[in-house]
Amino acid sequence: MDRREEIMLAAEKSFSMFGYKATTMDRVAKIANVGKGTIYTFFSNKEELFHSIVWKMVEEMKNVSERTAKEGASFQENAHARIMQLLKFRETHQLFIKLIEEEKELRTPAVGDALTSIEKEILKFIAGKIERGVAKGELKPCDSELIAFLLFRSYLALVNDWSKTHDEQLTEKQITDILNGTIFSSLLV
Amino acid sequence: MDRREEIMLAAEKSFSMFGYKATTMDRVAKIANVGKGTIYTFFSNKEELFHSIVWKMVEEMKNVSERTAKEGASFQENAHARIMQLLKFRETHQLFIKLIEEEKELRTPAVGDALTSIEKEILKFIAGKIERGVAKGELKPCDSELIAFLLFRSYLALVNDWSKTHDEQLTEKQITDILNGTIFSSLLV
DNA sequence: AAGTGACCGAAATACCATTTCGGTCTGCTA
DNA sequence: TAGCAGACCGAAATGGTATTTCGGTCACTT
Repeated sequence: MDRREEIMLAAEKSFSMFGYKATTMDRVAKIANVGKGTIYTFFSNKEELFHSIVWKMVEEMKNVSERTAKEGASFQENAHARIMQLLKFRETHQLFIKLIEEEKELRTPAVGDALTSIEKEILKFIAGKIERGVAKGELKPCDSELIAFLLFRSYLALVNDWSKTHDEQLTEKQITDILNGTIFSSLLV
Repeated sequence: MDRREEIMLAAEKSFSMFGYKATTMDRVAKIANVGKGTIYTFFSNKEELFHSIVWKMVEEMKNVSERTAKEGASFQENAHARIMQLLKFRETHQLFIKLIEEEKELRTPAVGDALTSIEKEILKFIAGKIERGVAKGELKPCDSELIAFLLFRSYLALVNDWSKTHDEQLTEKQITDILNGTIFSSLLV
């Protein structure tokens, strides 16, 4: 395998296991079986390497989300499935988990920036779906960016935050019921 | 003025200016013109004193919010006015500002607990209004706690969080438009 | 030409001496 | 003698500094 790929794999492994701060360039080099200087042939610094890994993860996340959509299903059904998949990825994928944890405990700036740009990318992804829905005549014209924001934040609140102050998680039915009645119903043509 | 009141005023002043961690019992005693031991005659410890002050603030916040509601106005209008008032209080009231800041930077556990219980109280307040709306036949029956949660979180996201990733704040019109079309419209009879 | 790892200095960490502060308690004052 | 004050205590926080860590470079090897 080519050296760049080796380094990417090693970095992904290390960032996933130890987070940003605790992965050292020495460690990445060691895992990749490569001299430390070699890393700097392909990546100009630690942050750029990190960005490459994060970007790769975001692409994978979007692909996974995309794959959950079904051909004949309604807009809400697919939107719901896609967003739930995004949230599931978020709390399942090792690297993502580690980054959220590091942001909470360590406040590493590079990690904060990464999470911000990930959310931005997710919102762009959702907004794109909404625009396509509008173009296909399934949805009323609307401010796709604003709706994407409200929708994603609502999901985040209902799926992740509710259970922080209540004993049991909301069921998927409760979530679909409340959102179909509110945000989705206002979108549909 | 009685000594308990003096102490409360001194504590409120100090917590507002310096936050929880940086207000010392010595300082409170000094401001109140009272010996430190005297504080312990009225409050069993620093946390209890803090709770008293926070509780007083929450009561005031609810009162202020209550006062913005108009007699003849529709449910949405009053709900909107009340919640906007809550959010305004949140970013206007010295003590509240200080607590949010301290939670973000210092992570003082007592402050985190206080903010959690404040939010809980706000949600109870909103849920109560929804229940009254249902009882008066203005709103459809619904899970008031869940709706209160979604509504308040939506406001928080639109008013406070949107501007963190975008250049300009949302206008009040944009906010009412989007929420009247979604959450509120599903509530109304 | 491509790759390596010893090396550099800024920044983080660990360590410990010193200070701070919540809470107690004895003695003072009215 | 009841209510109040502030000196006092020890656990915890803080500050200063000796030491280590780590991102990035570069002279050397293959």
